[in-house]
Amino acid sequence: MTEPGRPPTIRDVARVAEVSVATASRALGNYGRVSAETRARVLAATEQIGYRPNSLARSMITRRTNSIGVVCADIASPFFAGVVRGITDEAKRAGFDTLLVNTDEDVATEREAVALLMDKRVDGLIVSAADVREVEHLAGAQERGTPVVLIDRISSMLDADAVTVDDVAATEEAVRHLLGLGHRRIGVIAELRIEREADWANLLGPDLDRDRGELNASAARLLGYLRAHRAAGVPVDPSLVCRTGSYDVGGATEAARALLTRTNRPTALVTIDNVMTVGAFRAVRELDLDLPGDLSFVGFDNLDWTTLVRPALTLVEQPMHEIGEQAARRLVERISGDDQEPRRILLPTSFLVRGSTAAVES
Amino acid sequence: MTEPGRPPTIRDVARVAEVSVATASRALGNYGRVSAETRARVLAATEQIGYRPNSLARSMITRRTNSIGVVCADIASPFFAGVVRGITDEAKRAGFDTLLVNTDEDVATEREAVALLMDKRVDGLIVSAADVREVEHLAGAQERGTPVVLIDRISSMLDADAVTVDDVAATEEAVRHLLGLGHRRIGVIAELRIEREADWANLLGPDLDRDRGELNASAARLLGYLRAHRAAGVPVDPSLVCRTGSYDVGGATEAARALLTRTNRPTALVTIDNVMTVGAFRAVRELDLDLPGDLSFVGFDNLDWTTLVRPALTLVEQPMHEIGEQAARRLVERISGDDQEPRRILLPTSFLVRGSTAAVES
DNA sequence: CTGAAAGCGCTTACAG
DNA sequence: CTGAAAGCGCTTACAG
Repeated sequence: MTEPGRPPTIRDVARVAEVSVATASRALGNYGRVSAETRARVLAATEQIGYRPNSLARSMITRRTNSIGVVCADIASPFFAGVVRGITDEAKRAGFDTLLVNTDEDVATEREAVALLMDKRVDGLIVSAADVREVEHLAGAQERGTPVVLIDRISSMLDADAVTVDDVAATEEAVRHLLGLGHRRIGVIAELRIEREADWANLLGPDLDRDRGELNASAARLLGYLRAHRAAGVPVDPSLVCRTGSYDVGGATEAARALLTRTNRPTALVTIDNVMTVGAFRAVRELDLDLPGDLSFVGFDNLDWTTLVRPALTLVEQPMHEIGEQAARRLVERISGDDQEPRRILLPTSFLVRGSTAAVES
Repeated sequence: MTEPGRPPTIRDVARVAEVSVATASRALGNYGRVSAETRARVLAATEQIGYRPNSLARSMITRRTNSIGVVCADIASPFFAGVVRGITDEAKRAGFDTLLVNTDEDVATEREAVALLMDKRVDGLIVSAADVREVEHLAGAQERGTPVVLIDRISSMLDADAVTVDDVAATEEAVRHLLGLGHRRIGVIAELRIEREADWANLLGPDLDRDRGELNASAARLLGYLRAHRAAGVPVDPSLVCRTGSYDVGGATEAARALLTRTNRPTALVTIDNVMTVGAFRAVRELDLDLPGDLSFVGFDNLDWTTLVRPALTLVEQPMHEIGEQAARRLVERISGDDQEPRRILLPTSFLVRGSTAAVES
């Protein structure tokens, strides 16, 4: 149809339809009054020359790009992969596309990523904050008019919507299950990133009823562990609460190995996310422990493989896809002008009892 | 620093630095001649008012957005999640960011996605084509000057770079291993999407030496299976070559179940991607078959869980991250003006012998 | 080395 | 209902 090297512009449409550029624009954008007949001519011309609006030019004026930025720790992790799928599904439905960035939990990287996304003029941001205390760059984005929705973590230092699961309830239920089976020594493998030593000490302290707002997912899940013990009147042995040396499978394996080879080892083990689950399970394999005979085991995240091992793993399931959908939905509402109080959306987890947990042998 | 609701523009920089907008632009873009002193003033002004260029405006003129579009089947699948991570890593390194779209292997969705990405003026496209025969939209993108790099699949109908593993060699090696162990009845669970019946028949036909160009990954892997048999002088029983009813775990489970419960069942089973592996392995579990006693099993893709089951799975490993990196690297080269002949980059797979395969019992 | 001016491709008050 | 004109925030020949 059109030979000129460059794609047709709205001027070409106007010329072919024999109207002004302004009218062509209105006809295409269903904006202002345009007669039906004129609109038809413009549409025909558009069709004829294969015109597609240059979204860059449009965005310059409308100050809307119809794209959102997603800042996550690592798209290769099954959790974020699932969440991001939910985000893109919902975003697409609402007419947005998605810019993706990984941070590997590094705040400096995150800061840079946010700056870049702002430069690209994304209409909103969904982020799993690397550090729930270092969020000025996110506050900055909000001030510039770019809404932010947090996922997986909540920050008390940021006035933003957040979509997470009910982390406290999740592990509380898991541990209650184990306590109900008679377990009294329950180990837990958690990740390192509780930012300050003081918070760590504090977490194990007396104040179990505090709001979870200031806690990252990992700490909140630990809190559930503690509350379940208190509710059952069972004292917690702090030495059973393990922090991994690094946030990866290897770190979790080491921590679990140490825990499971000590004297007076726990009769049950709980993990707090899918990376820890893989790591801890690896230690179980290495030590050739029998589940649930030697040890009861509770995993996190309902991934395919957890039903392929024998016995199948009892675990906490997070609705990954839905976390993403809800986050995207909330963000789109914000972009559309919603300015109610920020909401914390706590999605429920499911506790799936399978074969890896059993009553303690007496 | 700046109070006006809107972010500062280059005009603000120019005013503060007491130069013209043109000079400010040149100083910031290291374009043309600017005196050191002037540049310093401009940089200082930029710093002072917190100026960040509006990339939209810049892109309008330069016709470069520094972003690439990634069109994959499903980011929630471990394979694509790994590949996309590789893409984003390499893209970021080169100064590009990444727009992500899922197609669920639907060509119509893919077409729309490509159109949208073109509207956003991405500088290039990386795509796992849903149908290697329906690629006019990709050819269209190329004609408009937007380079395309294929991943995971090669299309003989498109003159584009492609990054895949050596699919033929991958399964050829796996099957040779099994043949070497004395297996003579080797089942294979492949996916459905071989577009035409004729191709299917043809695949099992005599022409094993044809170029793999016209084949999707699935078919190419089947070809390796066939060639290994021929090389060993072992006839292929076509009834051992199974197509799943649908491309998902359930379909694979059904197919494997049927294969493993028939009379004269195979003594070994090979799968051709990670979805098929999960599905087939599920059938193995259901039937409570002993590996490798009752059956030798070869999986695909080296995911964490494959060493957590007992026995650990012998499998074909794909360098997922590297596939992504190479694709992004190639694309960036194209964007930078490289116009050599399209290259097909075949990355090697690794065959990892673990516990799920053993010599056939005689 | 620097500035005035045109222009990228649109949208949107403002008149008519 | 329609058009002429301004302008979004930049870059880039073109003069000087």
